[in-house]
Amino acid sequence: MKKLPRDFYDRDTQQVAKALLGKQLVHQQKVGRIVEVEAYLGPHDLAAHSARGLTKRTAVMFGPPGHAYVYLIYGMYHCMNVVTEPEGHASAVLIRALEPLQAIGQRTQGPGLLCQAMAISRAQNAVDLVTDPHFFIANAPAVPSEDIVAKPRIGVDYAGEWKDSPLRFYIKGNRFVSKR
DNA sequence: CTCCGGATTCGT
DNA sequence: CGAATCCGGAGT
Repeated sequence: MKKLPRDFYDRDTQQVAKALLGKQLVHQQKVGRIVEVEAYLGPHDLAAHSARGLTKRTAVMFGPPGHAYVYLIYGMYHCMNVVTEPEGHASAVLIRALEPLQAIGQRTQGPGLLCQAMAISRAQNAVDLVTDPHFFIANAPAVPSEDIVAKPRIGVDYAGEWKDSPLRFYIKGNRFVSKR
């Protein structure tokens, strides 16, 4: 099982988002195949947390690529992202759903549920996925572009002209994708 | 310090 | 459709 290198994350966020489909998210002994993601492009993207500028919470997004950005949402769930593009770009990819592969005993469709199933919380915020021994993303065959569907992101109606941008990507026909 | 609302999920 | 539940960010 080979970890994705820094270079993988250090490029255009939409490219990283699509390339992450099919890869394996690993935390401790748990493994899940990434089947759904969303791209958050940077401060100009009104759906992105970094659109509010550099704050204590969003500092990770402004940092180097390959780090995890984990935050608490609605007081009860966590969402996990991977930081992309060179330091200073403040972009990231949200992991939205996994296909359970190993040691996962709970549902993994939806960003909150997958963090619960993978035991990911704010304790993992800012962890470097390129160097951490227990929390990383492992390489796996790429999903062919004809099997990738692009749709508007979920739950970002507040994002004005950005709310309908097709920045959600998932594997066509995969039963673990969070919504239809 | 107070107030508001959220990259969700579940139950009614 | 509304509740649950709590922290970050903005405003006083």
